[in-house]
Amino acid sequence: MYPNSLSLNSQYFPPSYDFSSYHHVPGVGDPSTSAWNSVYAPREEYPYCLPGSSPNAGQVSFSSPELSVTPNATGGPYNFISGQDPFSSRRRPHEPIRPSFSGTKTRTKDKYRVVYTDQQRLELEKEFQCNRYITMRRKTELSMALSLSERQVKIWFQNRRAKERKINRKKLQQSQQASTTTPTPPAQGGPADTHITTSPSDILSDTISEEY
DNA sequence: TTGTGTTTTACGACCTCC
DNA sequence: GGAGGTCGTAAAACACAA
Repeated sequence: MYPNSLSLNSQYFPPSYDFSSYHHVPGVGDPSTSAWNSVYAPREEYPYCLPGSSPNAGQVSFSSPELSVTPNATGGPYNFISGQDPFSSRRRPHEPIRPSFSGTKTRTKDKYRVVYTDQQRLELEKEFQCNRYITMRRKTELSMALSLSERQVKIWFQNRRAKERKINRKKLQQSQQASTTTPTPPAQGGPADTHITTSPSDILSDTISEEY
């Protein structure tokens, strides 16, 4: 059950969703012993993002000034809730979502969807730059730090990967069009998604910088 | 202000893996 | 069977030109 209102003004109010109808959220097992890990473990885990460690802002150098988050003064990797909104230059801070929804417009919940706070999205994005596939442990940590459910974190990563694939497809189409219209193929780069970029700077140049 | 296109959450269907 | 994966899509939220 979605809350009728979210207090997002001064402090993010954890959406106390009722996910009872959702998939069962498994207990946090040991990823190292899970068979799951052999299949769906992060395939692109950056070596400088220590497994299980929280990548702080200093580890990921965001090229976009809007995502250049100064490491939080408290040192805690996710003590950011009360921090300055780095997205505020692009979007106005999300006001409390209007509870003016009609119960008939939703699929299964009172509210069709919520808008994540900029801080939530920022931290999710940071984690995504570290790992395209989030581990169970990191998912648990993030969900607690961001006051999201593990399911929400999982879905966010799924959507984020889909977004990246979409961007890469678009780039590939553009590069192919350029190669057909111009006699000489572009000397630099080539198709953008012939491989999945693994460098945060590459990814940032691919995604972040063009979005934020 | 409004119409329209894009982005963002969230889900269902279906798949693979154990 | 249950976990999470992709893919496609719905609808809210948002951006922006006219």
